[in-house]
Amino acid sequence: MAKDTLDTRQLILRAALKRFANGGYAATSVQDIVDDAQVSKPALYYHFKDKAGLFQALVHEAHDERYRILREAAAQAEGIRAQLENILAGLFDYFGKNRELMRISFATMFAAPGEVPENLSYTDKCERNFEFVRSLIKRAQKSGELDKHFDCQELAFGFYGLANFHLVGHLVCKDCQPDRLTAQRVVELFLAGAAPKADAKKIRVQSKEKK
Amino acid sequence: MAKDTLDTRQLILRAALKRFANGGYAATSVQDIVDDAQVSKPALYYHFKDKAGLFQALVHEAHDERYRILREAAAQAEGIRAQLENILAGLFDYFGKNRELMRISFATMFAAPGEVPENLSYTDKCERNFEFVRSLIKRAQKSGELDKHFDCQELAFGFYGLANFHLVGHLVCKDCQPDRLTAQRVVELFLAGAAPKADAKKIRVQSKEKK
DNA sequence: GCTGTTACCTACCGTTCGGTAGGTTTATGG
DNA sequence: CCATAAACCTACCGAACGGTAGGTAACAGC
Repeated sequence: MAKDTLDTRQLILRAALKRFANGGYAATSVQDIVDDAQVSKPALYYHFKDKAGLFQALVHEAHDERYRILREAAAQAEGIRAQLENILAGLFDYFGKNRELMRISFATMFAAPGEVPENLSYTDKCERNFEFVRSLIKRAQKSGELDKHFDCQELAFGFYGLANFHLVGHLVCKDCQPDRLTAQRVVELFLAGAAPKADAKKIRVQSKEKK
Repeated sequence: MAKDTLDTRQLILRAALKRFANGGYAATSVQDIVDDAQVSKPALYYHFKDKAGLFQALVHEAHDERYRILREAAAQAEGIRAQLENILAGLFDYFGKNRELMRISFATMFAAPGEVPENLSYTDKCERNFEFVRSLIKRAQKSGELDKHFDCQELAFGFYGLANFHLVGHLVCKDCQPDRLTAQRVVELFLAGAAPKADAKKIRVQSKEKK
């Protein structure tokens, strides 16, 4: 009994995931989902309150999974560089394997208010995830691993922006799958900056324009 | 006659903009739009092929406007730092004033395939805009203003990611409006990197962990 | 003054939507 | 052997959807 229940529920979730990810919330009909899952519509409404509730279940799962990856990746490394690399590599890897779930996560973050069901609470989970990265960066600033001249909010924004853009970018074009090497280079850019390095050759074009 | 035509068409476009931006494509009905615009449904279908055509008109406008800003901001400044700052400041400013149009632009870029009407071509315009930034960066690399150790694609990704994340972030929370100062600091982070500067104080925590 | 075109209008079409009422099967506990 | 409840099923609802058929008012050209 419990096994069958789980199966049906899981079947619905998997079908809904695929549909929502590929078609968005509004454009996906409940009929589509139950057809894919090969269950009846009342079966869906038995397991979930309504269409919005089904969607919410997926969104929560996506954000929680992402949080888990952040924490795990950070815990398995020492030093901010290795941590950021690990986080990026972990996200890249998970994105490759769970493209659809991640697409839902992003879609809800960036979507218009009405695109997604009302009363869908996800901002708290977004903030929690962002806050975790911010705390990492703040700690690294205290230990001297990161520049204290920047606000830790700015740095967190910077890294999160870099990370998310890469994730979205490679969500769109599915051929180019980013790997650990990509993660390393992204972190390198984040840490070292785009300007030419002073230790390589002293160039002072920049400072003239600044002031 | 021509005046009335323009008025009606413009009324529809403005109403559609507001609706699509706040509710997304699928969740917005043609009826909503014509109600807002205070025109009849056939009036809409007289001026536009269908719902998708109306949407496409808005998307194209958004991307083209963004392209215009990119070019103008780059032309009015010398040196990559000033150019990037100008671009960011220009985008920030335009986002504040044309929140809805920009929201549509972003929504289509990140949306699921089915969320947006089929046969909607926007990738070429996205690429054109990105390509412009890339060309700027490539030129700056040649002139020695940017580090040649990074691929220009990587740098363009980095800057575009930083920029877009800030834009999206401030699209979500409308209280915090980024200004030119924000633009300067973002560019500073992009150029200088997050790692502590050698000229300030020699710290060698990083290099120990790197290898 | 008739015709053609533009720029709409009212009224309605067929379809699909999210959701449900009410009956049926299956497992379990007494 | 029967009662209860879980886990569905078929069949259908009213509402809303995108889109259109067919009529009309206003003006231009001949």
